[in-house]
Amino acid sequence: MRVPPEERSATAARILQAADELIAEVSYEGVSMRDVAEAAGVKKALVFYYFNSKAELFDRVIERYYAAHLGALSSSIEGSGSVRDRLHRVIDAYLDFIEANRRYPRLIQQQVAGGNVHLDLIRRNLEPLFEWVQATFSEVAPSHGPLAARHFFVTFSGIVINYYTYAVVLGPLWSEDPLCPSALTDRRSHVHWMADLVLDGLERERTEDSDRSR
Amino acid sequence: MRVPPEERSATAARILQAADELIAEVSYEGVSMRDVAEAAGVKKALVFYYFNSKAELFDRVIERYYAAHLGALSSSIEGSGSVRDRLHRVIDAYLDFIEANRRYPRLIQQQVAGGNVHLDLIRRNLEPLFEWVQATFSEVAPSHGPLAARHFFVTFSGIVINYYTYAVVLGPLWSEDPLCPSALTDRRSHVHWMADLVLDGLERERTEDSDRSR
DNA sequence: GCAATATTTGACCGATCGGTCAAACCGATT
DNA sequence: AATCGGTTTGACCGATCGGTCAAATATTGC
Repeated sequence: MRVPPEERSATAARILQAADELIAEVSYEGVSMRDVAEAAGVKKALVFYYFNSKAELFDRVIERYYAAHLGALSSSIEGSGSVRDRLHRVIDAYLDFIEANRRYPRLIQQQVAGGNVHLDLIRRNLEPLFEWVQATFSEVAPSHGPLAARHFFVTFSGIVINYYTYAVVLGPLWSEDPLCPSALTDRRSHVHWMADLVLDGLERERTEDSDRSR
Repeated sequence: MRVPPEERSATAARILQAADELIAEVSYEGVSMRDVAEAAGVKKALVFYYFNSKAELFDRVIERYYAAHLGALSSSIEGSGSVRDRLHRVIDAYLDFIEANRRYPRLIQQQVAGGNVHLDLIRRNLEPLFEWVQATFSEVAPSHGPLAARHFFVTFSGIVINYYTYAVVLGPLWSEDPLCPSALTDRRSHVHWMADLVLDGLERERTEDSDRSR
């Protein structure tokens, strides 16, 4: 396996980080290689020396995030326990990862909503989490209809990730900085509250169903 | 009040629609005026004849969406009734609007996650809905903490809008096209189920609180 | 010390970008 | 037929885009 440029050279790492910040701040098309070079305190040609093209640099940025994302979630995904325990654990892991990688929500939303150039890369990233939700919720949710597992995947993805992207826009309207520590713990509690609510609701659906079939 | 170009000329309307489709498909920076002209079957200079600059054309695209969005929601927002009725009504109006404007979710997610060039435009668009949620939930939710109204604004925004953006990415992984009519009615039921769940949950929180204080 | 190797730079390339403008074109009006 | 206002076009502009390359500069191994 070949070693990526940012692990060989500290300069390459600085370039990658500059690209990371700029892309998350604007967008892939909105950032030029000159911007990246300038932000990294380096001449443009050097960027091409380490990363051969703009697409390659960009790929390294999101591939690194995706790998980190999967790594952060894998341990919490593989664990055992009740559905409730497992769900809370994955939510915590997801929130931990986002708070340690503040630019991730913007990046992934750009990917999903923007030009579908790297569509299968995003899909490969979301697939394990999707499969996990599918498998986990199959124990407590019907296999099809409005309460099927895949709806809860989208629902919880939205609940978790949208807070961070909307925070930038809506922050000024709020009484408090949405990204300050106390607000973030509030948000975390909110998501967990929603999770318990859904699991309780699904349980109620099941008992009502069995009552009705009796 | 001045008449916008697309209401004076059918050609201008075609150009605007082409810009609409391309921007939603890719992104503002990712689309050139030549692309727009070609998609509209027109020479580039004509685009500048009707819309004086790329920024102006782009502004017309999103302004039109925002106006339509507010128009579609205003009647459901202004109505009266129980909190539950009002919430279900606004959700239905939001979903109706999205299904009539399929490119809207991608556009708004691009705006929120992308370069914050038009940040206050987005804010003006989201503000009325945010204020409405704030006012409506104040009757049933605590004024601060994890169950404050603003958390439910973000939560429901995410639940409603994320489905459509994720659908494009995750569709191939699903057993069914996420945007086919039956899947959309399932999703609508899912959102309404979540709404009832939240309102019931908040009611339970309130009675537990008053029990505890007794 | 020198030579080989890796890093960094400035100058340059063709293509494309957003934008301008004068001229051609068009259907009415007289 | 002449003309006139709105429409459409082709040619062109300077700036910037992603990308290349040879030369200059550090760094390493001997």
